[in-house]
Amino acid sequence: MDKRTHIINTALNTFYQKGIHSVGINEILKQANVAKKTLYNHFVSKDELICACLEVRDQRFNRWLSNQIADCATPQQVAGALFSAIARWIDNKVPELGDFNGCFFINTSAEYPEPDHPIALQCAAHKQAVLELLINTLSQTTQLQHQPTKATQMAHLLMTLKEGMICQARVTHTTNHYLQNPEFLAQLMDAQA
Amino acid sequence: MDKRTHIINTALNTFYQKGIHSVGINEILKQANVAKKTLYNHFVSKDELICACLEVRDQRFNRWLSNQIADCATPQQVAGALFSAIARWIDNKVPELGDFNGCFFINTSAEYPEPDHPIALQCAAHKQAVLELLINTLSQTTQLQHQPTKATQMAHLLMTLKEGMICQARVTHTTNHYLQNPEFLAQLMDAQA
DNA sequence: AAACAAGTAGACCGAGCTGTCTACATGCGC
DNA sequence: GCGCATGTAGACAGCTCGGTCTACTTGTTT
Repeated sequence: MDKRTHIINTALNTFYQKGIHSVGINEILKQANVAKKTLYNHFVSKDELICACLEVRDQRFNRWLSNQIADCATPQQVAGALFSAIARWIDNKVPELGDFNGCFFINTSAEYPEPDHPIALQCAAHKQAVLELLINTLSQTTQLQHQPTKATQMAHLLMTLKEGMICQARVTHTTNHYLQNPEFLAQLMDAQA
Repeated sequence: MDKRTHIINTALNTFYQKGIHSVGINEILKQANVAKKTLYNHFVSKDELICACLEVRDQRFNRWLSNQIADCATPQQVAGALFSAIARWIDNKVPELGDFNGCFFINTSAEYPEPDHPIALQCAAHKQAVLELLINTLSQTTQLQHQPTKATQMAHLLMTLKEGMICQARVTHTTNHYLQNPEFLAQLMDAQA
């Protein structure tokens, strides 16, 4: 396998589970069975490796989420698909996202408080991309295809709920089950539409 | 002033702004103008200092939030007071909580991924306390005082929205303004009641 | 005055970190 | 067969970290 990809996958996994600052380069080398020089042939620094991990995670997560909410005809269906997908992720039933440990981008951003740091910027960009995915998906439902303002408003609501759900699960190890109740969701969405 | 309190205040401020692992003991000593031995007379380790900071932050935050949503007669008012308070915090208009840098407990928890770590447990306990504050407050509104299930359900919704709002503000430096629109909130709450 | 608690200043230790460098092995194109 | 890119293994430098310890100062109690 491509060494570079192998290193990124190993690093992504370890960083996601243990955080960035807690994990040294040597630990990644050991887990990847790779020499230090090989790593530094592919990445000039730990920071660049982190950025590569964020990029891969971003692609992987967006592809997964995009599939989960595709082909939804109504906003209610989008919301239902979104929250049940997140719940499955929290419940460790989505192997491609790894053992749930919160949002990799929120976690990483918390370790890089300077807003202008490249890593922090990449985390913010991911969130923007997800929001746009939600807006686009909602805009393609029959109810909202000619109401871009409503679609944007609803996307923000879903986004905020999604972030909250993930953070709560990460910190308290609980899941907000109300967000998976179809009646609850119908009321929530009806109120907006 | 009490040295111990002074150290905690300085450490809390620095930890909140820059994260835990990024900040060394020496940096705190310098900012607090305190000798290393003094610090280690009051705290056996950095971890114990962190725990003390979490405790102070927990008290301070809960007292503040409790005041913000006290004396609300309806769930709508609770929601309105909650989100406008959070928005003010994000907007750096709440000096007692310091310059906004997300939720100290979520940030800190992200740096201690092991669920059984005392620090992680303390972060989780804080979230539980806030949830209970919301449940109690909602249970005292006229609409919900005899509907504990509804009150709990609504508290979970508000809690998830609050967490999401804070995380989004932390990562993307944007505020979900829809949550401050009274009509939006009324619809949201009506759907539940 | 003497004893003592509590503070300052900072050297120091052992450990861990990122990143460099040397020495050697392997496989592929020419 | 030879050159060269790419890999392994790991010592090493230079730094920072948490935490200990010594030496000295200050203020209070008895």
